[in-house]
Order: sequence, then structure tokens, then C-alpha cells
Amino acid sequence: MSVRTRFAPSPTGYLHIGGVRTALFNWLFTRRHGGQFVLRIDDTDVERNVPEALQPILDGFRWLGILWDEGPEVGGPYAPYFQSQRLQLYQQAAQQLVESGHAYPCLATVEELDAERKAAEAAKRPYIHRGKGRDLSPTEALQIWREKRLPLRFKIPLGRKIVLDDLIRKRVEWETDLLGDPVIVRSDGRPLYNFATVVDDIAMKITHVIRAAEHLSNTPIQMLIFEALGANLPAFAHVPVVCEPGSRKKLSKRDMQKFVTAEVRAKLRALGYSDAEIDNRIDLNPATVAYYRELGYLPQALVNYLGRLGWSLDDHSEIIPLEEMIRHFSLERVNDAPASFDPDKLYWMAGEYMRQLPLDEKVAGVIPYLLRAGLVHEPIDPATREKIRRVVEACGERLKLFSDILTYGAFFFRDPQYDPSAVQKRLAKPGMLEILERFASVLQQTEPWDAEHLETALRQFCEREQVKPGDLIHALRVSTTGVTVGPGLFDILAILGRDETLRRLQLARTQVLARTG
RNA sequence: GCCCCCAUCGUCUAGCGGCCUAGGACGUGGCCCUCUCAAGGCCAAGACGGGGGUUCGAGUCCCCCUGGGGGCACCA
Repeated sequence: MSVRTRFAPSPTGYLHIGGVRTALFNWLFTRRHGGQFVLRIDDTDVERNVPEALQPILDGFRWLGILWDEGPEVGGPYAPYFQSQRLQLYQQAAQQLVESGHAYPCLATVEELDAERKAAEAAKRPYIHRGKGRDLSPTEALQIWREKRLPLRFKIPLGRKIVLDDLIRKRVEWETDLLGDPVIVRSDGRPLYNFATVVDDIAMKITHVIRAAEHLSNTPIQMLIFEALGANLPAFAHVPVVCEPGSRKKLSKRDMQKFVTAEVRAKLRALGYSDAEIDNRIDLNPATVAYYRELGYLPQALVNYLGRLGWSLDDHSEIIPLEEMIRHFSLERVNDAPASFDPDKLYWMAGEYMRQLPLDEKVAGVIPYLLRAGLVHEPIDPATREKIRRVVEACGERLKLFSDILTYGAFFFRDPQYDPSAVQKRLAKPGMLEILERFASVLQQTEPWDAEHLETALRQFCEREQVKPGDLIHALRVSTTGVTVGPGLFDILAILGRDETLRRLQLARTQVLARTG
């Protein structure tokens, strides 16, 4: 029998990083065993769902290369893959459960339930609801359920021990006496998660339910529903939750906000986002996949990082190409303990993947950022394209994310924005302006204009003039770029060209003179 | 409160009774390289939560405690 797994997100408008991790484990497991990975949309809770909220989820998966074999937009033999379109199926299954004495209409009123709950809390007893209606005969139950719009409850059998043999957790047990009778169908006829998911897993012939550990406590109920519907149990594997950095709490949108650092904020501003947007847009929140895409992380780096979060291949592998990951993935090697998400390690990994990327692909990746920041404009002519190529090359391994081009390369495409402290430190020295001016005349004659000859010219000049090369280099850097960080100076000058270099030296001069009065 | 789960450096992890004076990676600190930054090289600090057992021998098996987490809806 072929392995079939599924991931069942609610259309919430964004793809959560923890969710992707779970989906990835499903996907890896499926690819490893040559089965089918199903994407099913849990959209029965219509109040919380909006139609356009699905697209970001599909986009996110596609960007990461986690492609589903069946589901939205690709279809499949068990369509439809939206729970909102499968209501008939749940209705039939519900009726089957009532007829077989496994479910009953809940006769208790909302007020009665509240009172029960409060009493239990006051008495510090666990709240376990066993509904009024439990003792109805199947025929009575069916009749009442048909006549009145009442919620349907599943009848938990008493006095039983449920034993789960989880692929990750191993043996987990529950006493059914401690389980209340859960509502499985709302009074308006829509199914609840615990029920719909089982009905679909049966219908779609899911063989392995790989999901987040927060669902562990739902499992005994679902196992009983499988049984009541006369279906075989799938295998279960509960993967530990992903926690936020430095804590042991489940990753949440609100708490991830603080990981938008000043540098990231600067980049996002350069891309045209306002502070309000940066603080509020869901796709700019580090708990979502969209955030990493927006900042130009390579998808393969995110996949590798997430795959290694809670799973390991051996005692030394960090960078694991996808093929390797698929070949070796196993649930046995998924760690039992929750794992906290580490943005630093992800950033490092992004750099590792970026350095392996061919230059042409880096150029292609960087162009959208330059366009959005208004540093280049469409259409990009061959000369500009060549310049971008040289800039990317000069940036070298400084580039870990595509958006890093904005921190290391922006000044190539616009006038320097002079950082006052840099000017103070490197240009304001006595005599520095005169030296720069004299060196400018050397630059007038340097031939050919390339990094190698520029460096030779500078070193000879420094020897002649008794100037420390470092001082002049730093002064030139600040003069031509406005800042103290960036690619090697001679690469910068070579790319800028003679005229632009000389123009910027002049610009810097007026800057300093303006400042010193 | 109740149920369930988890427990090795700050973080991700290796370890499946002796190869462990606990290994790797990110991060951190120092040094080297160097025109800055990044990268790179070298070095360093840094963990088996506590207590009982079992065993010739425990990070590894069992129990208790402690700590952390998840779940207890006509949400998923």
C-alpha cells in the first residue's frame, strides 16, 4: 500500500513557519517512500475564513518547492479538497454514527453546560461533559437530531484504555473515563475538526498522520471515531512544536515581531514599506514564510533549516541538500523535545546557500530589490545589467540574502549618503582633503582603469607622499560611498569609473567644507 | 485545576550501558588575515536539572521530584 500523507491548513492568510515545518516532514516522509502528499483545506470554520486567505499559503509552498500531489488547483482522485465542499460526506458519516449508537444529539442547553463547567471549576474537578441524550436509543436519537437543530456529540465508550503507538512519541495512553463527549457536528450542521478530519482521512486513504504535537490530546478521540466508523487506524506521528527564539513557548506572530531588527527595518523601508506596515503586515512578520521570501532568503536555505529543526541526519551534517534529506529522512530521527527557532542560524545557512549560487542567478535575484528600491529602472539595459553583475561579484560573500544588496551596494546606483560619523572619522583629518585632491590628479591619469592598476597607483602615491595607505583608502571609501562598510575599495572605484569617482570626490569635498563651515 | 508530553552547551543537535576527561553546528569572546565590512583560519568559554535505584559500569534503563511545554470550545 502506498504511503499517503496530508497537511490540512486553515486558510488564514499566511503560511506559518511552524506549519511549514510540519508540512515539510510530511512531504519528506512521502517523497522518501514514494507516496502521495495531499493538501486539504480545513475551511469549515467559515467565520474565520476569507476566500483570498488561501493564496498566500499555496504561494508559500510553491516557493519552497513543497509541491502537493493532490489538492487545490491540482485536483486529484479524492476531490474536492476543501472541507467546506464535503459537507454531505460528514453528514452521512454523522448519521452512520447516530444509527450505530456512537453519537447522540446534545439535549443540554448552553446554560446547563456553562453551569456544569463552572461547578466543576469551583469544585476543582476536571470538567468532563457526558451529555444529556447519551442514553437515547439510536432510533430516538436519529429522530430527535432530524427534528431539532441540535449539536451532535460523540459517545465516548467508558472504562477503556486507549493506547497509541506513536511513530515519534512511542507509547501514549489515555483512560476514556477522563474524556468528555465531544461535539462533532454543530447545530447548524457543520462538522468540527476532530470529526471532519477523521472522515476525510478515511475517505482519502491517509496512511500516516504526521502533525504537530499540539494535536496529541485530540488523538484518542479521533482513534475512537475511526473505530466507530469501522475504519482502520492510520499510523500517527506527533512532531514537537516549534518554539520562539530563546524561549520554550510555541512560535507566535505577536512574539516574533521583536525579531525585526533595526537592519531589517532599514531594508524594508528601502523597499518602500512604512513603519506601520512593517509592524502590522502579516507578510512582514517573522513567523510567516512570506517574511523570509520578502527579504530574499533562498527557499532551499529555509527548507534545509526547517528540516534540521527537530530532525538530524547524523552528528555533523548541517547543510543537507534536498535530495539527501529525502533519501535519509525518517521519523525515528525526529527529536521528541520542542525545538526553538534560531534566526541567527537560519541567516548563516542562507549565506551558505547563497555562496553556492551561480553569479547569474544572484544577479537575477537581486534585480527586483534594486528595482523596488528605485535604484535601477526598467527596462534594464545591457550596460546596467553588466554593472549589477560587477556589483554582485564585488559584494561576494557579503551577500547572504538578496536584500543585502541594499546594504552593500546601494551607493553604486545613487549618490553617496554621507554618514556624519564616517566623515568625521575618515575625512576630517587635517590635510586629508589636500591629499585626496592630489590623488585625484593621479586618478586622472591611471590607465587602464581597473582594480589592479588602481591599487598599484595608490600604493606608489602613498610611498611618494609618505601617507599611510590605509588612511587614504578609508578616506576614498567614505568619499565615494558615504559609508565605512562595503566591497573592496579598488573594486568599487573600478565599477564606478573614472568620471564618477572624480565627481564623488568633489562631492565629498563640498560635504566636508560645508560641515566645517 | 485536570489530562498528556518533554528534559545534553544560550540555541539546533550527536549519544540508542563501557568508544564520553560528552562530539559537531549556529551564536559569543580572543588571535591571525586585512583598506572597512563580510568571508576564511586558529584558539577559548560553554551542557548531561536534582534525588533515588538497576548494573561490575548510566548522559544512556526504571522510579520520584523539579522545571518547561501542549491540550482541556458548537476553533483548528
